[in-house]
Amino acid sequence: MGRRSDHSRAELREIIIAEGHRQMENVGFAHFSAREVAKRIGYSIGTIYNVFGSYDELISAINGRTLDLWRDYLESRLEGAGGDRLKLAVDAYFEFAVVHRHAWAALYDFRLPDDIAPPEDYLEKVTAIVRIVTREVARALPEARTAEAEPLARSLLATVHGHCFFTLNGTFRILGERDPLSAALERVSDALARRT
Amino acid sequence: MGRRSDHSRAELREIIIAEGHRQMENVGFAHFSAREVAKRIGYSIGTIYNVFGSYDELISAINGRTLDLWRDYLESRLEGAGGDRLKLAVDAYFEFAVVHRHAWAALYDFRLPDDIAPPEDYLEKVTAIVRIVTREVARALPEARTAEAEPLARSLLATVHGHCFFTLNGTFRILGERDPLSAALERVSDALARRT
DNA sequence: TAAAAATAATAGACAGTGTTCAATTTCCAC
DNA sequence: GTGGAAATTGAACACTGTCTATTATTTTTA
Repeated sequence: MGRRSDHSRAELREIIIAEGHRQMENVGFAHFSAREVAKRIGYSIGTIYNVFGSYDELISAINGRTLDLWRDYLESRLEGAGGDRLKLAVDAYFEFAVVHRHAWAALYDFRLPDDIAPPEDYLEKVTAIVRIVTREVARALPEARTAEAEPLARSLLATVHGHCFFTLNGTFRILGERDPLSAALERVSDALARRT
Repeated sequence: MGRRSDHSRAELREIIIAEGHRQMENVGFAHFSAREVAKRIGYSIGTIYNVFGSYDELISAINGRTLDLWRDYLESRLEGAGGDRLKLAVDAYFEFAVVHRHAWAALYDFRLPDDIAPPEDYLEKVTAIVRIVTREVARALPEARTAEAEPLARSLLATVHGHCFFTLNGTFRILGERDPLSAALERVSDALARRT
């Protein structure tokens, strides 16, 4: 068969990412298959390679979708909220990871070869999430410490990530940790309470 | 061919783990191949399955080896050290991860199916490392807070892990973080300085 | 010592995977 | 209509993990 032209390249790209993301949510990175995605949307494997060029770019696009959803979820949970917004952000971080555990894990299971840089728009999606956290950290910090917001946001992101990761990968279960979220929140408040 | 009897099962197991670990260090989890390991030690793929039963158990054994080395490295760096031993432990944590980056990453890249528990001796190896950290946290804590040592050690492990992970997976490079180790150490000292 | 049992090791078959690419069909503009 | 551009295919390739019947060697037993 040849050109069906049911879809423009852009439309098809969207269809593949949508189905790819669905697959990633269902089976996880280890069992993800580009062939399976092709089969499900009624295209052949060759088409996926025509559109994305490589497996790595396909995964990057799917992970990019996950980042978009994550950012949107963070923003929606924070929208118009008062009180302890930073706690809310940490809650939302955990919630998203738990609900979309496979897709979330794929963000970290997948690594590009060392000599290949991530796509530009992927970087932008990562920094978009970090900007949200930085904004909230700046809000929570006394004015005298506003300058710390950026590095502190990065560090707290890593801190919360560590707790979230150990929750989902089973490490905390092995160690008998019952309330990882509270532990993460304690580390956050420790950093905010820091006397400089 | 049949029985060559060059090695007992136990010896062969050791040979496979050693070569497997070497491969893991070199190519990383994504490109690891049980067949390649078999080829390198001059055995056929079937033998590996006879010895380990499955791919998952092979990887668990290799990761177990990594945990052993990690524990030994931690202990050797701490042995007889005075001063800020907790800082030393965090340094050693990072150092090991950086030097053995592929093998270290494999500890987290690999996850057993949800319904299958890790081998008993793997759990013991994990807890052995946590015991070391717990001991050092207890030492660093004022006596009145000794009871906190266990949960705090878990939380600080997650904290340091997050920083280490973001360092090695490139997230911190994207975000412009230049000194992740110092950031991790700050979070640790924040937690120790906590007023309860 | 001869037969039986246990152990060690093999290699091929199977069903998957990512990747490539020449061939094919369809659409659109002229 | 016709030519060229765009879209799509599917077979071929070199891998992967997994399973299992078969074979060769040792060790044990009788």
